[in-house]
Amino acid sequence: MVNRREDIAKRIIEVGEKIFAEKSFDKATIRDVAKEAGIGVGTIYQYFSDKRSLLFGIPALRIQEIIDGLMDSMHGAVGGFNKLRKFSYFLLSYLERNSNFAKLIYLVVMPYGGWKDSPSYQLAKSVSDMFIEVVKEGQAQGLFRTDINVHLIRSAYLGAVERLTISWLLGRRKMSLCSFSDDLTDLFVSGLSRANTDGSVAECPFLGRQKIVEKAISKVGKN
Amino acid sequence: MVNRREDIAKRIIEVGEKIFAEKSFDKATIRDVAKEAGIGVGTIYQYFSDKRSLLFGIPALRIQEIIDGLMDSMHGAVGGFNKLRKFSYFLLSYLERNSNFAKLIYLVVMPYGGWKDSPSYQLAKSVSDMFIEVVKEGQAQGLFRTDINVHLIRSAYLGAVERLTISWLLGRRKMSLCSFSDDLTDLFVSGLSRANTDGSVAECPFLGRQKIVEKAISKVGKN
Amino acid sequence: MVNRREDIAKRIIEVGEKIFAEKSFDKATIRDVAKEAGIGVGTIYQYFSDKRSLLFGIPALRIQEIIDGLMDSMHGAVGGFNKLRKFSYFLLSYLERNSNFAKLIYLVVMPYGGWKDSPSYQLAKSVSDMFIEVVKEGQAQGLFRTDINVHLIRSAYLGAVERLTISWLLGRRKMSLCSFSDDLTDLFVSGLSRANTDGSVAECPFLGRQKIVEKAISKVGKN
Amino acid sequence: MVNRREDIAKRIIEVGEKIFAEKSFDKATIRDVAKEAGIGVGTIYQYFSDKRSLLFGIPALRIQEIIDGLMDSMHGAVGGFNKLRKFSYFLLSYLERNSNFAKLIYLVVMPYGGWKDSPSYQLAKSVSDMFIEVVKEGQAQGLFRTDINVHLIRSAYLGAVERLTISWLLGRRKMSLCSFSDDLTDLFVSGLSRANTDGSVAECPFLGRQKIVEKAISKVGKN
DNA sequence: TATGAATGAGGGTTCATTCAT
DNA sequence: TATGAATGAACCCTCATTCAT
Repeated sequence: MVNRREDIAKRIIEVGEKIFAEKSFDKATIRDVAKEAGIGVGTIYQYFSDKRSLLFGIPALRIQEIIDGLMDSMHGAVGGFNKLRKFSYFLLSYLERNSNFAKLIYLVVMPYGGWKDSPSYQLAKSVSDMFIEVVKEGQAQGLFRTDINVHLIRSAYLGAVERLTISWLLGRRKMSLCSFSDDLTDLFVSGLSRANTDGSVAECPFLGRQKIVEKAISKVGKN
Repeated sequence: MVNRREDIAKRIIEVGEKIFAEKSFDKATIRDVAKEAGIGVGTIYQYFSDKRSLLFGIPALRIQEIIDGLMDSMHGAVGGFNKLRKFSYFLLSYLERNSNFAKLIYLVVMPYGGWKDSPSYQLAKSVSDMFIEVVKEGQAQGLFRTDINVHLIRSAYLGAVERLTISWLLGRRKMSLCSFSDDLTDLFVSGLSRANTDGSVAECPFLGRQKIVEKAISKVGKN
Repeated sequence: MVNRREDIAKRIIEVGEKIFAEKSFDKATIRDVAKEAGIGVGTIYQYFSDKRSLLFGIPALRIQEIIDGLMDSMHGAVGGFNKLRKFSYFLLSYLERNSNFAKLIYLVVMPYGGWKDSPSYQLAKSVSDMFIEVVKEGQAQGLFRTDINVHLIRSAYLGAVERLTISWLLGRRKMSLCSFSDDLTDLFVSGLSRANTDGSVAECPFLGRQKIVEKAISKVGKN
Repeated sequence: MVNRREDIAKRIIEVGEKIFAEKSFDKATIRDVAKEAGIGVGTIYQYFSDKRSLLFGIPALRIQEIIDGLMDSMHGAVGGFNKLRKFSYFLLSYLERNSNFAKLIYLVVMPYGGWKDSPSYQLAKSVSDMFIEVVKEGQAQGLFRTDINVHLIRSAYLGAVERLTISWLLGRRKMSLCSFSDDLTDLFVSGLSRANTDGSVAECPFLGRQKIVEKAISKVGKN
């Protein structure tokens, strides 16, 4: 059986992601989606009550994939540092691999009024909550400072990921998006201060990174 | 003569900011703007070639204000740290004081395709460039690390400001947006690591802040 | 077997009467009917070729009931007067008891173009013919005047019943519809009575009409 | 100036009457009206908020013409009889001369749900009230019987006019509609005449009715 | 025979834009 | 220069009807 109910729904979502990502919400039409999906316009309305519901219905599967991927990815990691690294890497690589989804979520869904009241927002909230768990774990370990509100940290980190991704999406994409992962993590973990980059922290998650090692060495030389 | 050409253009821009912020681009109509501005629809077309041009024409004055404000604000500040603090504070306080503009720029203009090709984008680029100057100044002073690409730092910082602002805009706004300024700056300057918050850096811009001082003290007690 | 072909057809008709009466033809959907009837939409098309045929197929059973009821009701009645009284009473009480049918026939079926070409129209014609028979019987008895065309009388009487019923349907229905039966009959019977056409009323507005004059003359001759 | 605001509104109404009369409400489209009127679809929406408002906006002018015409027509007439004759004649001749309006009002507007809440209904009510005034005048003169509720009389009379008109509209129109005027008036006048209610007709089917008996008695007392 | 998912033509309505005044 | 009535392209959505199961 080819056209099972599930298959059609999935196809509409796939195509919807593409069309909305390419044209944005208002410039895309239901006919565009139907035509690209090879189905009738009416069929879409059997699965989604209206255009808006289609838009908000699209991200759910993706975000669930992200949640699952983050869980998998962070599974073996020990400590806040390592988890944060894994978190960043998976997130950026997922957004890079699914750039239509990235465009959709950041440029279409999130700026669209009312997303907060849709089910897929709750899923996105889960991702956000996972980040907070990581931070809290780091704080419990005594590795992360506790004097800055975790919600601010979350907004800052997710905003950084978002803007980084959007810049990459709208740019020439010469570099891989996930290549920013380590620097981003590093930035958040260690901050801008030069003093913080001397490798003196035992638990530094970046000890293995050549760049850090080199700096440590050069620093030794300076003493 | 009261209704000089400039005055009308300014009024259209003011009202446009409000209407587009409230309704977003596609849900707002030219008629909405004209009615609120107390002028005829045709008049708007005497000043802007089409709806899109109106949208992209709105942010220029605001961004220029931001540029001027940032210059003023950072004028007396010495060093990357202090400049960054001033930068954050002015930016967040400006966005808070002009929340319609904040909504417009983050939720309407920036996600709208083609902004990169509009003049107001160039102005926004200036703000972005100013941030980079601050970072570079800090680096030149030897205060900021140089191993992370400044463009990544910029994206991360501006993304953090953006998401922080959007969360504040869409939330209950119980706290003042600019109250996040110090923590945000602190986060970027010092990072998450606990080790970085011991106040040992001489140039730390937050020495005056009670919170930091207390931590420094408590840390002493632990040794 | 419960769902014999007849039973399903009957159920569709019952439900169709209700749905069309409540929503009118265009606002009602085949799906509404199917859902209320507890069957599939396709099933309706096994019994009626299209929506229009369903509409026109609904009144037949009802009108047949009316025909039978009128026959029964007038069975023992002697003379045009009594038959007319029975006729009015049964008709109004039937419409009152079956108000969905009343709505359907007067507000949906009859105003709908093309009803004249449908089978149920022929049945309705029978009712109309029965009325004419009653009038003719009264005329043959010498009770009813013969100077007014029976078709006009029929239109007038049936139009009166119709408008009375519609007013009742759309009003608050504080009074029983069939409570108007006697007055309605009285109004028409008095109007029909041969005795009323002798021109004896001084103020009669039709003295100048040739027909009336002739009658007056002929009456004189009879005395 | 040719296309003054009034002229366009009038044209839309004229054309709307024609189109709706020919096709009924749901089969007619706004495009049909615009095309026939030689204007753009959007223009119609400058004058009427939606299709329904257009429908309900059409009858007003016509009904006002009827009101004015009835006033003029009955102006010189003396007594209930003569006024009723004038009333019938004008009404039927107007409907005949404006058969599109007749179709519209009887087959489209009146059966359409919600007309009661539209302004044009109030005008139609005025016509209905004018009829009641005529009957009451006849009653005050002692010419018309008072034992039948005037509202029933009104419904019966207007229903008769309606059905007569519809039959004529849907038939071959061999005869003039207003040629029925006198017979219709005669039918109702005879039915209304006080003289006909004295119970003198032996076969009167209402002898058993208390009301009639009482009247007979009271009449005896008057002699 | 009963079903209901799939279909797509079609219609009401909106709104950016124009242009005559 | 300011205006706003007129315009019509374009789109969301409905729903009668079909047909494979």
